[in-house]
Order: sequence, then structure tokens, then C-alpha cells
Amino acid sequence: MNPNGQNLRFLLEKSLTLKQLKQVHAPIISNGLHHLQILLLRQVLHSDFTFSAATARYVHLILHNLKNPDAFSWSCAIRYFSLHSQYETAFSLYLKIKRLGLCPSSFAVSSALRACARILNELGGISIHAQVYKFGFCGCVYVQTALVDLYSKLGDMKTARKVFDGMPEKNVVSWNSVLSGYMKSGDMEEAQVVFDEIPNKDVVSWNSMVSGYARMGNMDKAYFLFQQIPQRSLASWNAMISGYVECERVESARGIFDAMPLRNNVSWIMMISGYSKCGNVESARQLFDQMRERDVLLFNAMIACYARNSQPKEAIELFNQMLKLEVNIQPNEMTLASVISASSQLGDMKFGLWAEFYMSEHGIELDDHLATALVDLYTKCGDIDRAYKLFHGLKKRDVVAYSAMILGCGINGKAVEATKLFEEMVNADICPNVVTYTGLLTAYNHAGLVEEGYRCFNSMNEHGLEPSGDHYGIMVDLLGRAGQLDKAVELIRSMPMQPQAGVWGALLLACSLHNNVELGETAARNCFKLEPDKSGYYALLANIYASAARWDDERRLRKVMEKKGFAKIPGCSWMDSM
DNA sequence: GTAGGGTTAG
Repeated sequence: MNPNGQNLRFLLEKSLTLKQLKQVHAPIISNGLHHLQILLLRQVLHSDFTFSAATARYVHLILHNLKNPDAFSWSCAIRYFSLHSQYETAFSLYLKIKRLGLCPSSFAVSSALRACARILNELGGISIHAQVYKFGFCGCVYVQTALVDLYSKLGDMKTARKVFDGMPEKNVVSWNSVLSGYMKSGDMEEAQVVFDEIPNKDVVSWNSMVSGYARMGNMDKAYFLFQQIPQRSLASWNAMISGYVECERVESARGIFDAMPLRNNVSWIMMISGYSKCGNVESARQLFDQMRERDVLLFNAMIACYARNSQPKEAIELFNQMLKLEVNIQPNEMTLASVISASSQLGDMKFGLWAEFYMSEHGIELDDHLATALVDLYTKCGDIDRAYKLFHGLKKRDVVAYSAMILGCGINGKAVEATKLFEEMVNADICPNVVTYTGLLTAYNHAGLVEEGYRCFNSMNEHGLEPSGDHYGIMVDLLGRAGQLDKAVELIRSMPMQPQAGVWGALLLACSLHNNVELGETAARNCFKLEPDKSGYYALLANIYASAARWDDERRLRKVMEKKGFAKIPGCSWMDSM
């Protein structure tokens, strides 16, 4: 075949597959028919090809091969990347078009603005805004609307409003942009005023109101508006589900879900995450099983549900299913973060090493979330050095990363390092949360540092934090192990909430270590009441009786245990033989 | 212009 310009052009005017386009590309280059590349590019950009890294590379290749770069081709490319959520790329192409001295089209400008809005690139957005006047797009409703949306997303409602008020022509999208800005900033009153003023509200205007009230937790108002929507869209229904899930009214969410005329993956995933939040794993799985078109996000939702509800084996099983050839869904950063958390619960160090290898093989970036999950896994497996290496490589150390590392030091007996990390974190203006304190208290507990533990516990309110039952539990354990049983009891009595079994359990353990029968009985009575099916508490009390040589009580307790069907505890055998 | 999945808890 010796293609000439004529038949290549003929080919390019048809609708081609990506493969065909690539076959055409080589002869275009080798025959020096550079002007045809523009046609080629347009074919790619206007086609419905699903976005892939390969297509992106291809678009870049054509762009940079253009003999005479033209504003139109580059503008098309900017729009293409922005439409496919490749905001960084879209913005950097915009910078390049400027460097080439070309004048971007109005849709290139609005696409670049959209990109800046999505990635909250304030500086980039503002500098494009300055150029808007130079290029003469003051009257362009698309560009102006993109500006309104940019400032709305940046939370600068003053500027958003100024641009909006200055628009010679507005469409419903302009109105909706300013409306969603007020919603996001929580100004419901102004949002309501804008909503009432919109000359021709569309379904997006209604949905913004519904999801705004839903986000605030005002579900009555959200439902009231939802009922009045003339033509509900999928997003209207999903906004209601999302609102109910957010305020943990999962049954109400289910009611909406069941009543929907049509559902998409978003609806299913939100329901699954709703069940996940309230610990209803079975219902989540039932929905997952009903869903036929499973994508990576659906798998992620279900895997995360298992991981956060302490079912790590199921999480990993589902992950393995996902990788099977007949399913063949590529996991991404979020899948791996959940699965690493699951393997941390199992203490499976090998999985972490495999995951790091898998990520490098498949080009999955080790982001901060993933690195934090790995820090947790490696510290739980005792490899503190490997954890530190990851921790130091983080782009940004947040409260979760610090908490994971502090706890990691804590369970590895490094109380001094935990303290150091905590100070470092506070100095960096990162606010500790209740989990951070769990880690720190664990560190002191592990090292038996009563004074430090007390000080730490008491300093929680300096950061506006109320100690939870868990924190009391750790403190009781710390005081109890140190033999300060009176102080431990005093602490329990001071608790503003009902002490859970774990708190009494910590006291019971302390009593068995320090042979205190009377307190031990009190602690045990509470444990039995709160967790009647746990044999461990009975065994501890039995040991207390035995070491105090109170054999009658001991034997009585063993009988109760047998009645309850608890397995015989080894250690009573020598008693039997006496 | 509206919508979904991730990391820390003796």
C-alpha cells in the first residue's frame, strides 16, 4: 500500500477505531503530511473512546509532532483532558499554548478554568482570569460561568458574585454555579434567595438545594424539596441517599433506594458504604451480590466495608476474586489501602511486601494514604525501620500518619520516640485526635510510665478532646498493672459514661496480678453482666480465688463455667488430681 | 453546574 494524501484524508473523514487511527498515523508522518495530523487529532478528541493512559500519550505525541502548532488543535486537547478529569494535564497544556504564543479559544479557557476549579489551583485560576480580559472573553457566557464556578469552588463567594453580577448574559448553568457556591459555604439563606430568583430552574438547581440541605443534615427540608422536583434525575435520588447515609439513617436511605425507578453504580455504592458505616456487613454484601455490573469502585466499597468492620479475611478473599481473570478488574490505590489495612489486622507482613512490588509493577503510585496503611502494617509486624522509612517519605504528614506512627512506636515499646513524634506533630500545628491519644497512652502503658500516662490523659481536654471509654480502659490498665488499684477504681468511678466490659476487664486483670480478691469480685461481676459469654473473665476470677487459696469459691466458679459450656481451662488439672 | 470507593483505635 502506498497511501497518498488524498486517500488518507478520505480515511480520516470517516469514523475510525483507535487501532485504525494508529495505523493511519505512521504513513502521515512518513509522508510528511503534517497538515493531516490535525484531522487525526480531531478524530481522537471527538470520539467516544474511553479515556486511557495510552490515548493520552497518543494525543501528546500528535500534538508535539505538529509542524505548525495551531490554537485550535491545542484548544481541543485542553478541552479533551479537562472533560476526562485530567486536570493537571489540561492546565499544563494551557500553560504551553501560552508559551507557544497562541491564542486559546473560549472553550480552551473555560476548560482550563474548570481544571483549576477542580484541583483548587487558585493561582492558576486567578492568572487565567486576568487573561480573560486580554483575550476578550468578557461577554462569553461559558468563560464567565467557569469563572463563577472557580470562585465558588475556592469558597470566594464575594468574587464569584461580582463576576456573576457583571455577566451581560446568564444561563441556568451560571445560576447553578453561584447557587452551589453558596451551598458549599453553608450560606443557606443566600442560596435560597438565589434559588427563588432563578428564572428557569432545571433539575440541577433542584438537586443542588436537596444535596445542600442533605449535607447539613436537614433531611426534612431536603425531602420536602425532593418531593417538589418536577422531573427527578438519578442525582436527585442519589442526593437523598447520600444525605440519609451521612446522618446514619441507613433504613431511610434504603427506602429511597428501593423506591428509585432507576439506579446506577453511585446508588449501589452509597448504600453499601451506608451499611458499612453502621456495621451491617451482611446487608452490604447482599447488595454487592445483586449488582451485576461491577466496577472497581463497587469492589472498593465492599472491600473497605470488610476491612473497617474487622473482617480482614473476607476483604482479602474479595480482593483475590477481583484479580481473577474472569473478573479482571484492576485494583487501584484505594483498593490496596483497604487490603493493606486488612492484612495489618492479620499481621501479614508478606502481603505488604507483595503490595509494594505489585504497585511498582502496575504503576500504582504509593501515595500518602497507602504509605500510612503500610506504616501501620509494618509497625504491627515489628519492622519499625521499614515503617520509619515510609513515614519519612510522606509528602505531607497528617494526623492519621502521626497517629499510626505513634501507636507503632507504642506497641514496640518505644515510648520516648512516641513522645517525640507527638511533640513534633503539635509543633507542626497538627491537631491530635482521640486516636492519637490512644496511641500515645498505649506507649506509656507499654512502658509502665504511670506519671507520663496520667499527664497525657489529663492533657486531652487541652486539645478539646473528651477521653473515650477506650482511653479510660488504657489508664485503668496502666494504673492497675502498677499496683495502684485504688486510683484505678477512683478513675472508673469518675467516668462520665457507663464503663464498658474492657474497663472492668483491665481492673480484673490487675486484681489477678496483685491478688486482690474483693476488688476482683466487683470487677468480675461487672464483666459477667456486660459480656456473659466471654470465658476469659471467669478464668481470671478463678485464678484470683486459687491464689488466695479460696478453693470453695474457686470450685463453685468452675462449675458455673462448665454449665455455661466453657472449655475447661488447663491449670485446674493439677487441682483435680489433689 | 449535581453523585460513588482509601489510611490510624491497649
